[in-house]
Amino acid sequence: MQKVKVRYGPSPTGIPHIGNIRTALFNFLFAKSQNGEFFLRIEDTDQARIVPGAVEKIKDSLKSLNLEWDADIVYQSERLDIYQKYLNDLKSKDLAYNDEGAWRFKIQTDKKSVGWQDVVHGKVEFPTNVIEDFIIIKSDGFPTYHFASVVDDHELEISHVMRGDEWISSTPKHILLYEALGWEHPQFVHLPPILGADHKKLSKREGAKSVLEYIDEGYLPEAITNFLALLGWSPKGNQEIFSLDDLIKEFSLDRINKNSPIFNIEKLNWTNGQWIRKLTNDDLSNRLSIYNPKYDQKILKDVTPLIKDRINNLKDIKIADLFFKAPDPKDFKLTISEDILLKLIKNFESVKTWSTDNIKESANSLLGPNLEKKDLYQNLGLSLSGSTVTPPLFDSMENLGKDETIKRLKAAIKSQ
RNA sequence: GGCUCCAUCGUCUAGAGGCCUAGGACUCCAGAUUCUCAAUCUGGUAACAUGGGUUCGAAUCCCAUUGGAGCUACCA
Repeated sequence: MQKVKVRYGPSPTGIPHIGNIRTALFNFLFAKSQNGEFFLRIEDTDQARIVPGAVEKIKDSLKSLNLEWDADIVYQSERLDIYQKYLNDLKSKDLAYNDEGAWRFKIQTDKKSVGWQDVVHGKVEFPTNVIEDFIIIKSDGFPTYHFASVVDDHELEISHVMRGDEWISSTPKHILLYEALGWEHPQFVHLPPILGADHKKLSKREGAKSVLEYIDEGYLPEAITNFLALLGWSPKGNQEIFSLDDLIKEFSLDRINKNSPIFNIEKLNWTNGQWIRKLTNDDLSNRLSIYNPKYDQKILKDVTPLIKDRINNLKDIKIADLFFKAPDPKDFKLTISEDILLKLIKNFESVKTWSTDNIKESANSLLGPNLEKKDLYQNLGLSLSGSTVTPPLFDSMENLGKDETIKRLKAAIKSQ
C-alpha cells in the first residue's frame, strides 16, 4: 500500500476562511490517522491576485489549530522550470499548442467519457465532448491551477487529492493530463463545501470568517477543530466532544458526508462551552488572562473556578467584573425595601468567620413570608455586581471580603 | 442554457432492504437540582422532498419530477 501523502493548497489571495481551513483539517486528520504526510503547498500562480502577507496568515491559521505540516512549504511560483519541462513533454507529443502566447492542452481521446471513482462520491463521469482545450501555461509563463496541481501532485507523490467539491467538474481535465503525461492519477476525495445560512458557498463577502477571527472572538482552537470536524464527517458513536488526537484516532474517509453542511454558530458556541468546562482551572485562567490582558491575573486565577460554568466564550469574562470593580448604583434598581437591606447589612456585620456557608446562613435568616429567596438573591447579586447574571453569590462574597461586600450593599441603598 | 454533484427534525447528523411506530447532538420548551443567573440531569416538540417502480418487505436499490449547489476564465 502506497504511503499516504496529502496536501493543502491554498492560494495566497487573503486569509483563508473557516471552510477553507476545514479542508486543511480533513487533510491533516487523514494524513495523521494513516501515519502519512501532510504538505502545505502555496498555489501562487496568479500573480495578480497575490495578497502580501497572505502566506503568513495561512501559516498562522494552521498553527493556531495545531495543524502542523510536514516538510518545507512548496511554492508553485518557484517551480516554473518544472512546469516548463512537462509542457515541453506535452509539446513533443503534440498535445499542447500555442494560443496567443498561452499554451493550451489538446483534448485528444477516443473515450466517450472520462470518469473516476471518487472516494466520497463514488463513480463520477463526464462526457468527453464537454471538455474543451484548456490553458495550462498562461501568457505570463505561469501555469494554471490545472497544470500546476497535476504536475506537483505527481512530483510530490500525493496519494489522495482532498479538495473542495467545486473541483469536481475540473477533475476530468486533470485526469486527461495525467494520462497524457503517462502518470497514474491519485485518489480523488472531493469534500462538500460548508454553506452559509443562505445555503450558498461560504465566502468572504457573506461574512465567512477566518479561524484567526474566531479565535479573536474568544473561541478555543479545540472547540473550532471539534466543531469543524463534525461538519461533513461523523464518528461511529454518539460522542460529540473530540480533541485533535481523538479525531486523528477516529477519522476515516468513509464517514465523510456527501452533502453540504450549513455552518451554524449555535453549535460552535455550545462546543466552546463544553471545552471551557473541560479545561483545568489553571489552563482556563491562563487563557482568560491572555485573552483579557487588562484583567488582573492574580484575581482572575482566584475567580476562574467561580465563572467556569457560566461562560461559553473567553469574552464572557464580563461576568467576573464584580471582582475587579464595584458597580455604579445608578446602573441598577433594587426591588427590595431599604429595611431589608439594612437588616442584611446588620446580619453580615455580625458574621464572625466570613465563609460561604456562614454568609449564606446569615442571609437566609431573613427569608420568610415577606421575602422570597429568589428576590433576596437577585437583589443581592444586583447590589454586588450591578447585573442579574453573576457568579455564585456567596462564594463571590467570600472572595470579595466582608468589608467590600458590606460597602457595596450600603452603596446599593442609594439605588432604590 | 449545458455538464456535474446533492436531497433524513430549523441546524449538524446516525441509518449501507426487515433491528426504524427513524437514533444522537445543537436550538427551543418543561421538570429536577442548585446559592440568583448559569452549569448539570431528566423529559418533550420536531424529519425520511414528490411520484413511480424493484421486492414478501424501502429512509435505504432504480427511474422521473421538484428543489438546492458547483463548474462553464490566460481565478483558484
